[in-house]
Amino acid sequence: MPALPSSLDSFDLAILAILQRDNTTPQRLIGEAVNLSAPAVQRRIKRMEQTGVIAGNVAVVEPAAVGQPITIFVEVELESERAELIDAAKRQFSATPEVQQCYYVTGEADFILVITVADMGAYEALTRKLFFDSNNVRKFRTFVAMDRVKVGLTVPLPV
Amino acid sequence: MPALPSSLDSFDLAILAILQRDNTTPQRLIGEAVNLSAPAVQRRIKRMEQTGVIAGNVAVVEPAAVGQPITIFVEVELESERAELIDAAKRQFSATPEVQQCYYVTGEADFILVITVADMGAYEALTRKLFFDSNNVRKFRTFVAMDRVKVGLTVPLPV
DNA sequence: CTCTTAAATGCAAGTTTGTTTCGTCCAGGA
DNA sequence: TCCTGGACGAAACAAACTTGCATTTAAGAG
Repeated sequence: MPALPSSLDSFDLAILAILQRDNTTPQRLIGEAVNLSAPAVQRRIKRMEQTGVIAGNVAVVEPAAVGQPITIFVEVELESERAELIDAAKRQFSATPEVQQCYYVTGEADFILVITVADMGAYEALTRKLFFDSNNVRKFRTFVAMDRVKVGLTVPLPV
Repeated sequence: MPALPSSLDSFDLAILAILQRDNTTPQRLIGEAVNLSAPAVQRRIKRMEQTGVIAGNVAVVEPAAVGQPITIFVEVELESERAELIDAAKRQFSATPEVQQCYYVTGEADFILVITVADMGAYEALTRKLFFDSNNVRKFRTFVAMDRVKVGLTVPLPV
């Protein structure tokens, strides 16, 4: 449960900008970049982690390097949009490791999935499990990524 | 330029699994988890960073906490698919901070974008800049995320 | 205008973590 | 068998993180 309203000043934003690029940057260097001492930087980072501004610290793995070179987008349209069935779908997608990202959306689809697989065979098997075996998926549209032009979770920061 | 063929053994994969969840985990703890000494863990991490298996180390920022609560998907269809125009589009999308992710895809669209903005007004302005002012966008379809059900860059790792 | 208070800072000490060195242990090839 | 390359662990070393404390800053009350 994120604490949203928190007041982030320009120091916090400058720190976030650095950590979003490389969270292994030493606090000493961050301090030099934003004109604060290392302890001050550390206290601000800790506070942002505790309040949920920083949701996590992760290594980004190159999918192709671990044998999962295929990225696929899927628009999923459900038969019924009963809340209970929506939630069931959310739970199933969340629990599926190949589903890297899942969004519940407005518009001509109900869900958009980002899927990572080793090959099209694996995707075919996954569609069977996620879509055909479900009796609540009306249809789905597949887009295979030819180029991961820009990938990341970087959030644009105000001024 | 990622070096793909590299041979990752089960130690490497176990280390990656941990770092994908939390890259602040001390090497000592990682070592205990995978039955290796801290220096061994450190050498493997360094090697994977150098070979591109680990593409980066980043803090994940909660968009709502920094005033960017709206996530939007856009399917973009171009007028012309001349290579030169495709590349121009890739460059423009890459250079736009609000475009968090951009994929060049097969299927009924040419690009899929993941966009992060503060409000719909900002999105409207962005569409003007990216789509209407371009004379190579035939049409685009917008999906507004109501729920970021699952978000991340976690890659499923082989056994 | 001064005083008080709460919050944030910098410095310095202490602790943990990351890094290097070095000797040892396999495994493969001559 | 001998040699060589690669990876390992233990220990020493260096760097980074963390904490305690006195000081500064800013805002509000008197």
